[in-house]
Amino acid sequence: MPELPEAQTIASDLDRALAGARVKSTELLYRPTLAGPLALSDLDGSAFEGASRRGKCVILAFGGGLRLLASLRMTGQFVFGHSPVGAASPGGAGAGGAGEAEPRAGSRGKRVWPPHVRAALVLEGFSGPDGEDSLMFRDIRKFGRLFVCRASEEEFLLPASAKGPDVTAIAPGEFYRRLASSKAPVKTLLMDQAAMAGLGNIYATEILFEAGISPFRPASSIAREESDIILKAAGEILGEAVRMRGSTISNYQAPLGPGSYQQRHRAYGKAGRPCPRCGRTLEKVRSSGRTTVYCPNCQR
DNA sequence: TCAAACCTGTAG
DNA sequence: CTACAGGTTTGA
Repeated sequence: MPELPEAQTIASDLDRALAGARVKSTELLYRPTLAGPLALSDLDGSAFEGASRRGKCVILAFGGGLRLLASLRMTGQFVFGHSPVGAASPGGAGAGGAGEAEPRAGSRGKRVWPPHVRAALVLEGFSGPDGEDSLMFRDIRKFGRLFVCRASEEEFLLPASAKGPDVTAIAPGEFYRRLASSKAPVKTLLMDQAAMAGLGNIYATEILFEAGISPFRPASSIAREESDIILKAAGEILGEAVRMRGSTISNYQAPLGPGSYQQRHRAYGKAGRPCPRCGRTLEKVRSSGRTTVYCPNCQR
C-alpha cells in the first residue's frame, strides 16, 4: 500500500533509472487502468524528462509537456520487464485472465507480459538492471489509475491522493489550524488527502503511536502542543521511512528494490502484542472498513 | 459523515 | 468458503 515514503522511493528510482530513455511504444492491457484525457499511446516517441511525487501520486514528465500521473492505490507498482517478442497473443482484454507463467527461454517463443501487468511503456535508450527494455505498471487489484495529460492540466487532474499540501511540507501553524477546524477523528484527518497529502493507514497509525495520541480524539481537541508533537513524529517517521525505501509489506515493490521500514513498525500490524512502550496489549478497532491499532494505555 | 463499491490474493 | 486487506470514488 504505497504511501508517501513508498511513492517517493518509486519516483527516485524511476528518475535515476530512466534518465535518457524514450518511449518507443505503449501497451494498455486493462482499459480501466487509464483514466486521463489522453491516450497512453500519446506518449509514443516522447523523451523521459524526470520523475517526482506529490502526496502518494507518482508523476513522470515527458517531452512535449506530457505527463503520466500514477495513483497506485493498493497494489499498483512500477517494475522493469522485458517486452514480449514473437507472436503476439490475440484478444488481450475481455476474458483476459488465465495469466500464464513468466515468459522463459525455450517456451516456444510465445512470450506475453507477466501476470497483473495493466500497462507498459516499451523504451529505447534504456536498459534495466537485467537488460529489461520496458517499464511495466503492475496492479493486482486493479484499483490503480494512470492519467496521461498535458502539464497545464496536471493541477486539475491530480488524483485525490495528491490534492492537499504535502504533509512533509506543511508548517506547524497551518497543521494545527487544519486539525482545529475538523471534528473528525484525528486519524481520519491525517489520512484525508485533501487536508494533507501522503499518509495512509500504516504511517498514520505509526505517527499517532509515536506521538502518544489516541486515534479517536476529535481533531479539534488536539492542543497546539500536541499538534506540534504529531507533526514532529510525522517528520521523523517519514524521513526514516524514506531513508529505508519505505515499508515492504504484502507485495509492495519499488523498481530498484524493496524497502525495510516494516522492521521499524511499532503498532501497525501488531495488534495483540505488547506495547513496545508500556507492555500493555495493543488493541485493534475496525470502523467503516479501516483498521487501527493503538495502545489504550499510552495513547490518550 | 458514512457505507458501499471497486478488486483479488492470502489467511483462517 | 468466508473474512480481511484498504485508498479512493461514489452515492445515500
